[in-house]
Amino acid sequence: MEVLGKQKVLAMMRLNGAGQLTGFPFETPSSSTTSITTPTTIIHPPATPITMSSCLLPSSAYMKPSPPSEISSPTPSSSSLEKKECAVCKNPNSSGYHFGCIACAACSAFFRRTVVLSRRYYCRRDPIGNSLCPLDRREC
Amino acid sequence: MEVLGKQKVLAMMRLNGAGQLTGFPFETPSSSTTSITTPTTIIHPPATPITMSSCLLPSSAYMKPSPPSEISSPTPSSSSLEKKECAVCKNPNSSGYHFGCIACAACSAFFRRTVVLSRRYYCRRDPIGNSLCPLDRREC
DNA sequence: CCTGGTCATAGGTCAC
DNA sequence: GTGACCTATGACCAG
Repeated sequence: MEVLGKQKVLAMMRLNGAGQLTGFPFETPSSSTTSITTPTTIIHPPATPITMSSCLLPSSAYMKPSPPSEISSPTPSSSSLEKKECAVCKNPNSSGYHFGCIACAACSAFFRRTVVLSRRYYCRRDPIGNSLCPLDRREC
Repeated sequence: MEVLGKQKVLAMMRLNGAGQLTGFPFETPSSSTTSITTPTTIIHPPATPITMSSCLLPSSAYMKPSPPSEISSPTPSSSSLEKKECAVCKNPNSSGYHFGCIACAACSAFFRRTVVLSRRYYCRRDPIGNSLCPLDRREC
């Protein structure tokens, strides 16, 4: 399931050609709503606000509303379903808000392993990691 | 170790005369726990639960209990040992549940190579694979 | 309720 | 071809 993981990486973060994690979901605190939703004190990683919401959708869907206000979408029936769908893998059975957006347990665990633990990914055909194989949607 | 492989093939699957894999442990998705628990939308692999338990024993031994119920065998002391025994090769050192039953690492790898990768076996004296040498327990 | 740690298993890889 | 090793994954559990 390496391809899926690759797609998840691409879906959840941005990679430059060298496999370095750049422009990470270390969201700039521009958007008013969610940006820093992890109130817990994270020590080990650099104490930067970590969310996985900014890289997923441009819209404010899946964003946790600060007040539990009603959804402004014209279809409230589907909106309740949307709030249960994982923003990453579209799994209809999400397990709640994780790292700033609605996500399933699997995507949450992936995000935790990847971002919080600062994992690096590289192509196995390029073990040195010198960007011979850029990590994008193409098969290398 | 071709004979052992042959026996393993016979132990783990059913072959018709042509060497086609028939009646395979594509277990009905009865067990709730493991079978394919990836709720993410996986497209590539055929979403069929693959187990190697149904072809081994008629009894429900070695079957993963949906609840962790106690074994109904009258000898509970040996049952704990039985739960550690590979259901395929009777290796007492199994490595847990693999594809739906207790199996060792070797049988698990064999099952993976054979079933998941859809490997075909044929007698080397009949390289065309036109069922001149049926794959059964006899030596051909 | 969410975060982070832990664990069991699937699948890839490699030496023999 | 085989079996051991390794890693990614997802579920489970404690705080």
